[in-house]
Amino acid sequence: MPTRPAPFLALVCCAIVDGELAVLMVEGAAPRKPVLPTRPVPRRGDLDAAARSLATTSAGRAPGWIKQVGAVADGALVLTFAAAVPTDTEPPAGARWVPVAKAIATGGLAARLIRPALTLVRERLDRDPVAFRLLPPTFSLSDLQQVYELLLDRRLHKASFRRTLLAAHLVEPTDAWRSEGRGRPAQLFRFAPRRRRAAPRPVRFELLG
Amino acid sequence: MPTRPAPFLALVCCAIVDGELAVLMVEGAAPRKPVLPTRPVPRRGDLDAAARSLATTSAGRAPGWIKQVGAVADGALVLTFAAAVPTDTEPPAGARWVPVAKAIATGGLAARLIRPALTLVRERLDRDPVAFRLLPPTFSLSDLQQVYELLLDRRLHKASFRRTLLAAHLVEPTDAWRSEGRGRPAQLFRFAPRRRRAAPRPVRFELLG
DNA sequence: TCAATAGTGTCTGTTAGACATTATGGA
DNA sequence: TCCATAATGTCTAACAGACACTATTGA
Repeated sequence: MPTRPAPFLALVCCAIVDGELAVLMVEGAAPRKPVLPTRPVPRRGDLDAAARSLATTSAGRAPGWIKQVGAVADGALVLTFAAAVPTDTEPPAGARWVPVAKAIATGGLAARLIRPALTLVRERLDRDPVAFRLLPPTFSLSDLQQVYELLLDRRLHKASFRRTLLAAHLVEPTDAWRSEGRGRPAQLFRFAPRRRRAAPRPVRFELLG
Repeated sequence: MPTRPAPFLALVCCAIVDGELAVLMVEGAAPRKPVLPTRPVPRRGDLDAAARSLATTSAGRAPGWIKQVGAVADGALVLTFAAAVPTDTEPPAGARWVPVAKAIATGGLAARLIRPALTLVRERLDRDPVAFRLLPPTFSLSDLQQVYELLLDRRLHKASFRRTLLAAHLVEPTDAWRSEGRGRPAQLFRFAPRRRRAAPRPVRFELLG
C-alpha cells in the first residue's frame, strides 16, 4: 500500500501593488519558477495558526486578515488560505509580489488556487474588514474606494460610497491630511468600527439564474 | 515517526423536518451514538465528487446542493461539506434526521463541524439556490419564505418577500394549488431562474464592527 | 489661471417595510 | 358565519445613483 503524500498548506497572500492586485510568490525548488508559499500541515494544533505563521514568515509581516479557502486534491491534499497585508509590505528575500493576471497566467496549481481565493476575498468584502487590511492604518477615502473598485472590478459612485461608508460608522477621521501631487489634499481616516448596523440586510436573490 | 492518520470527509446534510432545520446523522461505531456521515478522502480524484457520493449514499438521494465548508484538524484532517436535500427525503436504515439544536448539544466533533456548515449555508443563501434545494420541485411561496426564515432566524415581511422574489424572476407559477387545512389554497411554484439581475448589488458594509 | 483631486448638497427613481384590504378555502 | 391563510394594492421612509457644485492644492 503506497504511503499517502503529506498534506500541505498553500497561501494566497494579497496586496495592492502599483495600483493593481498582486499575490505573494516565492522562488520554487529546481526550476526557478515562482510558486505560492507552502508549508506542511502540522501534525497537531490549529490550522489557522499554522497558516498565520506561514503568512507571517513569507510576507515578513503578520497578515491583517486570513481565512481558509478550501481544500483541493493534487496528489497530496492542499489546504488553501487567503490573506491580506497592507500596500506598503516589503517582501523578504526570495519573495515578491506578482500581479494576479500574471500569476494566474502561469497556469498550474497556483492558478487553480488563486482564482477561488480571490473569489473568497471578493465575497468576504462586505463581511470582513479585508479592504481595510489591504491599506495602511490611515488612508484616504479615495484609497479605500480604489481597493473596493479593484476587488469588485467595477467603478463605484464616489458620493454614494462615502455616504454609505460614513453611515456604517466604520471609519473615523484623523487630523492628518495627505497632499498627493496636484489636487486638494485628502483627509486621512482610520478603521474604527463603532457599532453593528442596526438593521439586518434585506433578503436578496442574487442567484446565478 | 508516527504515521499520519488518514484524512476523511464529513458531511453536514441539511433538511427541513417538522418545521425545523435538521442534519443527517448515522449510527456510530462502538458507542451507539449518532455521528455525522464520513468517508475516507479518496487517494485520487475529485473531492467534490467524493462528497457528493457520500451524501447520496447516506441520505438516499443525490443532494440538490453541496459545498465545501473547510478543514479542521482533529487528530486526522477532517474536510467538511455542507449539503441540502428536500424536505420529503426519507433517510435509509441507520440514518435519521436530528434537529440542529440537539445535534449541536451533543458536543464533540459534530458540533464543531455543524456550526460553520450552517453559517456557510446562511451566507450562501443569496448566492446559491440552496433554499430551493431544501424544498420539493414545487412549493408555495409561504414554504419558501419559511425556509428563509428558518435559515436566517428572523421573520420576513411577506409582501416584500414576494415582491423581491418575483422581481428576481427565479420562480414561475405552476397551475397547481395546494389546500392546507383552513385558509385559501396556495399556488405552487417551481424554481425556474430566467435571467441574472441586471444591476449588481450596491456596496454594503456589514462588518461586525 | 488652469488642472486635478477632494468633498458636499440636492434631486430622483427604486425599493423595503408597514398597513390595509381582498380572495378563497375549511370548520 | 367565522376563522385562517393567500395574495395584492398603496403609502412612506430610506437610499443608491446622477449631477452639479464648492474647496483646495500644485503647476
